[in-house]
Amino acid sequence: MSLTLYNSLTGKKEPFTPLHDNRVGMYVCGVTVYDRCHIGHARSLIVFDTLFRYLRHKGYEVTYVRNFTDVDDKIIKRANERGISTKELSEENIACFYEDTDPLGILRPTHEPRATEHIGEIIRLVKTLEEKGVAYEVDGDVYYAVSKFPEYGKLSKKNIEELKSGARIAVDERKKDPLDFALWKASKPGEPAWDSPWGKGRPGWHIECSAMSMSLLGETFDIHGGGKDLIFPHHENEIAQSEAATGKPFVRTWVHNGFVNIRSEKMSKSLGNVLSIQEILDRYHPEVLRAFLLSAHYRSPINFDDTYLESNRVSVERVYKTLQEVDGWLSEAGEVAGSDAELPGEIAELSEEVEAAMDDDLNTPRALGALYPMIHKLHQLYQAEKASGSPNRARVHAVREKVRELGGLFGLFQSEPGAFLETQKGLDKKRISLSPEEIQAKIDLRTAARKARDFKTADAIRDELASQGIILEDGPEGTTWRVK
RNA sequence: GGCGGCAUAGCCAAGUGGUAAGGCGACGGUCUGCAAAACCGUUAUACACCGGUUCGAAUCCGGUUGCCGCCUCCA
Repeated sequence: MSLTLYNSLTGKKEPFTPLHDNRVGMYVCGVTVYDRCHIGHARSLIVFDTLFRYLRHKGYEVTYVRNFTDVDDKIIKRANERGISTKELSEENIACFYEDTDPLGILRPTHEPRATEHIGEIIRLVKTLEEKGVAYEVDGDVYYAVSKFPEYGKLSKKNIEELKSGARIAVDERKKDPLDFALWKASKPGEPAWDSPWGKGRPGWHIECSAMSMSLLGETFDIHGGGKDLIFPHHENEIAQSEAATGKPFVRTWVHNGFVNIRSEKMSKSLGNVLSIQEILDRYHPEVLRAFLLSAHYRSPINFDDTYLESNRVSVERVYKTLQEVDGWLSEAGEVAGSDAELPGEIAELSEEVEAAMDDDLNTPRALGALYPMIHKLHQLYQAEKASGSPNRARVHAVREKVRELGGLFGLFQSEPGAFLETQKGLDKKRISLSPEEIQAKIDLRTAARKARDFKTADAIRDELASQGIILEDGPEGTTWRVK
């Protein structure tokens, strides 16, 4: 079986074949570090993290590059507002980036270049474009002449003439054409600046990705990804810059992820509904967020709503409850030898379905639709073996390991079950007003009442706690509680 | 206005020519003093609407309606 990916450039799903035998070069547009990460960033990060994981699972040797844009208008503006340097601001936000995203289980890319560390390559690339006659300088600014690149619009399927007539941007008089875009900007006083053939200046918006991707991955590489919104103009411009400079195809497969909407509305600063990763992680274990974001196909829009997160929480929690039970039983017998026991037929089929789904343009909802039932089957198998006179632990162990392996494709089910459940429980407890001591006192009262067979009192206490979102569970070893 | 996408059960979401995956919820059962949890089972004669192609369509074609995205910084 082989991987098929939807290529935004051709508009079709295509079998994926690397340019150089089994080595894959992948570049994904990262974040501009002027603010904290929101759930939209999380989606893109998780989608491409999943692609990275899957490519490696398929046996490819992947060079994954994800940049940090650490110099641009927004950063300069924000730094000025706060009275700090752009360097300080970006360092601070890069630290925040890891703080927000490390818990999500995002694997570190092979390279994480920053624009300011590649100014030399950027200048060389702009220089090349100027020498080839597709760029021109005006007062220390350098612009790309879009009319010199006949294929402009091939990614976004836009028509240059229509773009010109529909241009909504205030036309900069210095540009020869409204569509031309800045490769290099002359610095104003107080702005970060580097020496260049055109005087002191800084890179334009799009050039850094062309320069860094080509210097780390070569003039033509396999996969370039990012959010759908980057198709135009960012990626269109990257193609124009790169291909005009090298005369070679820039990227073979363009992969774009869809947006996250918030309660059916577009997430935007103006609507004030930007949802940070932190806000979600305050309430849910990161794996719940991962499960939610992978529950829709990466190219479709996904709608955020508390009920969807809650639904995924229940699913993931159930998986871990099963795993905890199974792991506990397996460990009773000490070390179980190997995991090479043959998988039951149903499990093997589901396992193949997971892979087939992932091969089909990373269809994570379909893949998860096979993984969840597999855990269900694991539980059934465990119960059957446990009840049998001569339990076959190796068989259960093999299935359990399969769940771990396949979960790893999504960054799910990799935690120690007890740790997951404790973490989620800890977050839940922050949402209620009663202290654990107060709850325990009520439970003790109720236990006494139950012993006296005064069920009326016992039920009243249970109802009272339930009204505050606390659910009691009477088990063989006493009563425990959880937050609804 | 241009380009593109979407419309599947109470909700989320796969399926893209062969007769509707999976998850959440709900309901029934086992268990329980009763619950909860867990487990077992049930839960779309049907895929926005109207035509057409076909032996056969949720799936292809045409049209209608509704929603959304991009065209401007944005994951």
